[in-house]
Amino acid sequence: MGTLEKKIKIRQVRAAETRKKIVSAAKKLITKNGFENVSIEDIAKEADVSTGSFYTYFKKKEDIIEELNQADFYRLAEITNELTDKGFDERLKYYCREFLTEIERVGIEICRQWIRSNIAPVKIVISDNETTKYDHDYLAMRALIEEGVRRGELTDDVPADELALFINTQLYGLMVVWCMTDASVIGSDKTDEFYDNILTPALMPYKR
Amino acid sequence: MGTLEKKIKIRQVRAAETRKKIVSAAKKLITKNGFENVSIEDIAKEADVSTGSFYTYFKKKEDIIEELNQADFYRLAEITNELTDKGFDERLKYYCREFLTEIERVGIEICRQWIRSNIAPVKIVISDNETTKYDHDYLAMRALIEEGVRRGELTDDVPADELALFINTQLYGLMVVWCMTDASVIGSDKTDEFYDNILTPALMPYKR
DNA sequence: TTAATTCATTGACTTTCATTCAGTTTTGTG
DNA sequence: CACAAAACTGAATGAAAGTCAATGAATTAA
Repeated sequence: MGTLEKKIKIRQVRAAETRKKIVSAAKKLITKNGFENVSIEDIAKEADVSTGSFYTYFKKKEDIIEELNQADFYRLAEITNELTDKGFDERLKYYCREFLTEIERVGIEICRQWIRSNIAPVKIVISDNETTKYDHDYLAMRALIEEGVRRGELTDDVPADELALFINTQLYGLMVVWCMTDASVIGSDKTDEFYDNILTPALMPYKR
Repeated sequence: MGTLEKKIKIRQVRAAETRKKIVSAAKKLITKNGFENVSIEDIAKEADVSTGSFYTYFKKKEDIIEELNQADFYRLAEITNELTDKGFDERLKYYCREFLTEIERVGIEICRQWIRSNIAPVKIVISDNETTKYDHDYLAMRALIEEGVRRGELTDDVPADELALFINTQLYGLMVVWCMTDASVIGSDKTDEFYDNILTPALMPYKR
């Protein structure tokens, strides 16, 4: 019945609202001041809730970071593999571009904290599988390369292992250098430069 | 006079010994348990000094990290540029190999903490110049490439900017992926694989 | 409707830990 | 020796993460 459904929702809706208030307060403060310089109390005050309330929704302070970039950060690989009508080059370029666009969108402070949290092997859950983001990205990239071989776009002797490692470490490297320097190494222009000047020549020997 | 010199030294030597005791205690504990899981008190106890003594030698807890990999971490570029009798390929290979060997020698836990500390732009002093490690590495790599052009080993149209960025981000990326996964991506074998399968083809178009 | 139950919320409390500092000991100098 | 300077000590401080018993609003069962 309508009344029943509505009643059930009151608690859920309020809880969802509280959670959202906490997330946006955290995002606002962390983006502005950096993770280390924001206390739970700051977040709670900004969100107009108590510190204890924070812990209803997050087990540890760090956990808020997972929330803040959860969005598409882990869906990248899947999206790329869905581009079945496109060729290898296009899918690869799309992957690189999306990776870099995504971290830019997330913002440098949250990105920094993400690295800090993940620099020690941390298990995450992606579609019910326990894995690390890196392993996930690595396997996705391997799949992309192997698909290229299967379709006859790349030679059989392509070193898929090293190539997947190379492309992913390159992207992670750009992310880290960005965080370390604040320099503009991840814009759209930069992606294209990287793709055209470096990646294309590196792949040349393995093109059919 | 001998006595004077000796007396002056007692203090200096003792201070140096205390400092050393602190550094090795810190290294031992951090390598074993990770930076976050080691308190100043732990380090002080292990070194057999007081907590206050730690602060005679280090301003902040983090500062111990700088000490722990200070050794050759920042001298790499200079060393490479001194190999003037070698060709571009050899110097580049040497650079990559040394970079990865160095971080392996330093150890994964200290490496992790180094990234955590440096992920936000931090100024360090290298031969009286205030800079960041990354900028330093970047400029060194550019110099190496430009030297290659000057000697006629590389074509004039080599995109030195992107190439320097690419090689360094690759190395930083490997460091980060190593820390994230604990996987063996930085051994000597891996360096050679990376150099032969990826770097060599990528450079091909710019070879004379 | 009323009583029982669930659960988000609160904020004071506990704990841990980096950092400081007033006082003590050791070393150097005239 | 007497005084100064540096090294050292460990208890005290303060900040911040995380806990928990109590509260009361929402929900369910009777």
